Amino acid sequence: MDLSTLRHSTSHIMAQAVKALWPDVKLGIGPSIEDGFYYDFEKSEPFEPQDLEKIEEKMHEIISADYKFERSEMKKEEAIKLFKKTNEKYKIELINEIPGETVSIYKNGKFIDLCRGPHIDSTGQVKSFKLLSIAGAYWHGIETNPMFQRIYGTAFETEGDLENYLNLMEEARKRDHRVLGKQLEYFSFHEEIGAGLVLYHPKGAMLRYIIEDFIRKEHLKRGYQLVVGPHIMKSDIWIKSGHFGYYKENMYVFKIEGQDYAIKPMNCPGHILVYKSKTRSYRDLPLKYFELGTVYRNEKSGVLHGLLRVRGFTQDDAHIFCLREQAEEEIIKVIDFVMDTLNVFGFEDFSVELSTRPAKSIGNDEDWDAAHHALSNALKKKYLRYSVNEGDGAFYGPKIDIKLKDALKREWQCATIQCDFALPERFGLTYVGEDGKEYRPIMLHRVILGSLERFTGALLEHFGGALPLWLAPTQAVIIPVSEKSLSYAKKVEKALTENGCRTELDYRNERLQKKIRDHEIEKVPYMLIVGEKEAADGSLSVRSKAQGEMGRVMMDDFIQMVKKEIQEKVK
RNA sequence: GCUGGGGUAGCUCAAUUGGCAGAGCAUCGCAUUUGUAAUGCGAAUGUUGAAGGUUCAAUUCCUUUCCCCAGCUCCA
Repeated sequence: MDLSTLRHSTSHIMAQAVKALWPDVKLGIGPSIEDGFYYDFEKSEPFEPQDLEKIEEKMHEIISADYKFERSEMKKEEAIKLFKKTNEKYKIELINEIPGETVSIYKNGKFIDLCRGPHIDSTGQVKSFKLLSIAGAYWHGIETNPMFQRIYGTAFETEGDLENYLNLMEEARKRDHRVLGKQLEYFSFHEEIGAGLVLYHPKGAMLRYIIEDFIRKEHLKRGYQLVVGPHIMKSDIWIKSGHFGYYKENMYVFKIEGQDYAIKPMNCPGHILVYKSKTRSYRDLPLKYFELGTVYRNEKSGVLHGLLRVRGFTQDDAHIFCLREQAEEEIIKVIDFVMDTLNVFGFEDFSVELSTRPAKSIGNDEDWDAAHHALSNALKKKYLRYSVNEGDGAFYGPKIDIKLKDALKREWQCATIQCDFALPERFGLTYVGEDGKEYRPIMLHRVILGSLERFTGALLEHFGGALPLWLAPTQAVIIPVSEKSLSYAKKVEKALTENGCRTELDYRNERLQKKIRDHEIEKVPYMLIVGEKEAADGSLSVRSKAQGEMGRVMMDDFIQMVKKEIQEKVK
């Protein structure tokens, strides 16, 4: 049996149950989705969580009655009459949107629904389902439309499959970066600081430092130059860049001595002014400016989500100023940079999207076309499969988004490459060509990791908190067997720290088993147990997160082993 | 921002129809000196997110506000 058909049919059964319990409810749509289904209802009184049980009970009755799903086709006018009788105004709206003369109707028991199908034969074929949650959803997904109440559920062929799915969801919740972040003391959020503003704790700050250090060096290797700009800039520059016209709702603005300022939501203007600070030759291009730029954006409160969507974040941002002819090649280099980086961090699965010109945008059509072609050609040359996201580009240019998938197949947009003809025009950027005449360069805006916040969140989820050695804030915990071995443990700590290994000493007066358990939960890569035996010959008993007990190893050998393991990862 | 659900000790959660706010973990103290996933005993811990209101009495009811969660809309 096809799961999506089963789920879609289950959504009809749910709608049938809802109509039986609350006859005044108006039906929206009820499709199957990945992992389940939903149905949208317009109802004056909101559903309460307990209502889900009532609906489930009614659904069981419908399933027991084993109603047939009967399909019929009819002329649109006929269908409209039918739904007028039942007062389903949204169904009539839908019929009018469907092309062609006829529509199909499905009937199970007394319940009638506009539906393309297909469906299962009868309601009795549904063996296991569960209603999961209630949420609001705009009709047709448009913010200004009335809000419906959506009930989410899922269905499987067997109880066992359903149980597996629910267990998987439970596992996913455990590796939620927000849970791990708190449990492993990486970061926190505070009411008194404000929504969407991150406080990094020592472990989170160390992880961030490691990522920053890595990505900065990678940029230098690839010919980028470091620049640094301020966090606030006068509004004038944002008016000039167009941000005030297209992005103002997302910006924090304020006054200093009567002058208008804004906290930067993007880093481009600073980089543009560095470019503009002197006359540029075609020989200088491409020029690549890189900045770990901290930006603040006034994201709507409802969209904030742990580290994955925040109001203050740091981008690994760079702007490449180049000739038009260089654009494609530079885009390819950036794509390679992204792929190499994702590979180092252990992400193997990603998807690529190309976003085109949005309704609100600056620049002329030819330039947008040229930018689009540069991006799509680069993708084709890299043999990357991509989908097109119409109208989803930045206001100054089209873009490639690379969304990476975590271990649970959830997608996070991190890297993006934007091709921009408009800002160089607005700021009057030029370079002197071979013939001594002035020309307009183009600009590529790009991030590799996206933001350190989002990337860190994705990393934590991807590894379920068990970071690989080179990223782990604490690489090894030294555990003395008893206080008798504390002085040797301190010697080990000193030696490892001096050799660049990030260590912690667990000096608590607890039993060995307890300490091992605690650090197992902390997911530390190595535990080094030291007792009288180890102290006698300068060794360590190594317990690895990945391999379990590794036996006695001489201290120097362990140091070499760790260095080698890190080198192999980060070449 | 919108719809709905929440906020109780550092963390995870209890607390009948409004009637003295509790437990486990963590913390601290004492004992124990431990060899690969939880040693025992004891102690301390709260403006119940905040402000206002109703009431003899509010964690519980009402209003406002902040923050969190799910989804929608929007994004790195």
